[in-house]
Amino acid sequence: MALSIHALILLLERCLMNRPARTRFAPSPTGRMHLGGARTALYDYLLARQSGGQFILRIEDTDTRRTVPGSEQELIEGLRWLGLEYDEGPDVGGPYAPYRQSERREIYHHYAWELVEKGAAYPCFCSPERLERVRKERQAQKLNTGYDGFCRHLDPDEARRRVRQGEPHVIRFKAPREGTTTAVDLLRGPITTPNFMIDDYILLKSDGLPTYHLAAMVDDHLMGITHVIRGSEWLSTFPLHVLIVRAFGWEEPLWVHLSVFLKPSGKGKMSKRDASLAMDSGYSIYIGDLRALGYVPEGVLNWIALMGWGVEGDDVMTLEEMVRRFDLKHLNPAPAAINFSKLDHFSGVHIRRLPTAELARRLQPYLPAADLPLLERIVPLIRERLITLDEAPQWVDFLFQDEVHPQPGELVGKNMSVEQTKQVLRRALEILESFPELEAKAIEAPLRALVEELGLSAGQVFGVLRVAVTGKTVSPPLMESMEVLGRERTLNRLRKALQLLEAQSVTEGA
RNA sequence: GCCCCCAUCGUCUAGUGGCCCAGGACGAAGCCCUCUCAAGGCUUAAACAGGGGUUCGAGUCCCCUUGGGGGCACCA
Repeated sequence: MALSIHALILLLERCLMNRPARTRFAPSPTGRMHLGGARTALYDYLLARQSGGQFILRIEDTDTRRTVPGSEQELIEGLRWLGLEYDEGPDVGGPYAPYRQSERREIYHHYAWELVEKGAAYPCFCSPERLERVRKERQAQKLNTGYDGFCRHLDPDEARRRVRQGEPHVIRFKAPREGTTTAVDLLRGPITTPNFMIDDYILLKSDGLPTYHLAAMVDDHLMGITHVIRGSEWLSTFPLHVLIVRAFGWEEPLWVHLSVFLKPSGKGKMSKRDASLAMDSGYSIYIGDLRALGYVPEGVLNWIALMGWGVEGDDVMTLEEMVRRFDLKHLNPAPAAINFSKLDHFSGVHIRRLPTAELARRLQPYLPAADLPLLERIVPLIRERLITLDEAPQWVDFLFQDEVHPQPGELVGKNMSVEQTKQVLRRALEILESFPELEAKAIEAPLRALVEELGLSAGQVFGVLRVAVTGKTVSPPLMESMEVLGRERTLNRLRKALQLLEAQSVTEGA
């Protein structure tokens, strides 16, 4: 082979890679927006932005039976939440509107017949029943289950007459029977298929709507799409699509087929069952759920970006950094297993990177009892402890409760007697009462002196106070927690804890 | 069954014939820091699926095997 794959790709690049890319995310509104779709959309977005081109949302709703109401809205909300702003789309319009395929019927009809005129397609009158019968027969004979070509050689004028008379029909692509077709995928290089393997696929259904094969090729051409990024499930019909584009005499876009996502075990693709299994462990493959679970979009984006895209160096990136660094050549054609613990990692990293005011703003829905200024005081206490935003309440709920209810057993520190514990509380009370307000920096030194004084460890003393003030053994840093809680409530809780222990000893004594 | 695609630590990956006794990240283990939990720092274990070629030299190129994935609709 004189031309290596790399040389070939380099050649393609020279033609297409340096000019502004027009990309499209073209989902069908048949279900929920998931990881796979989001990643495709992300790569589309990245390519468009880094080349100064456009990113388009196109709804492929040509299957009226499978269309699920509301899923287009979920798609749009998902893209917005992720920050993947599109330049053209059904709700924002654009120079190539409409962007919903169900509203472009006439266009497909026109192009289907253009292919018929050119002799590259033909009307087919076979009933679904006959098709089914033929398929079964061929299956029994272990032949390929493709269309048998019954209507392929009908007299064109005769066929046209039958169509005019209103006979139900579809339009099929007249795939060549001889020779081979070579289609070039950017990640895999040339893929050559013998043409007899390519079926006479249906382009226009009997309901007048196109199949994907026609609709996507027509729209990609009409809308000036330069790079088609789609799932690898299209690899098997890839030669067909190339053939269709060539039959029209159009310029081919650059093709990129992305691998599928596998279940976390790496064994098999995600199924509905696996999806609900993920839910049970607090994760999800659906964008809407991830948002509800409190993940930040930056984390989700970073996570999905790196499933199939390898970077050298720092792999923590914002959307802007990804735009700068994205490179189609570094995409991996191999299937990737979903790794939710990595999602946790990226979510935590991006939460920590958010400016205080921004984190406070995002936390607001989760802590409705707090206003923004309070939230900004809370953020430093919990920032590096959050994996998801919805974990915030469990860290700082003690700030919003009238009183806490420590377990007496937890109040008494490790290797400490009840008497020692009471002593800690009594002395801490004395010390803190002398402060007009509890400032973390100011109260730390005296409390540490108390540790010395009582001959206990810091862990023991602060542990007692922690449980008394927050009601639990795990909390944000003690001094800071007291500061935000405020002097009065802190002192009250210490007194309450003391009373609790005294009541206990009375009971025990009696 | 037929066709197509893919193959580096458990997982995501770097690697485009010598820079690799294979680098990073997540996870795991250990240590440090430390008022708990985190965060942070340091360290460790952990991979080129197998077999043939090509080449002075192969994780990198070719072939086979194996394994995984996708597809075989008037769905996308």
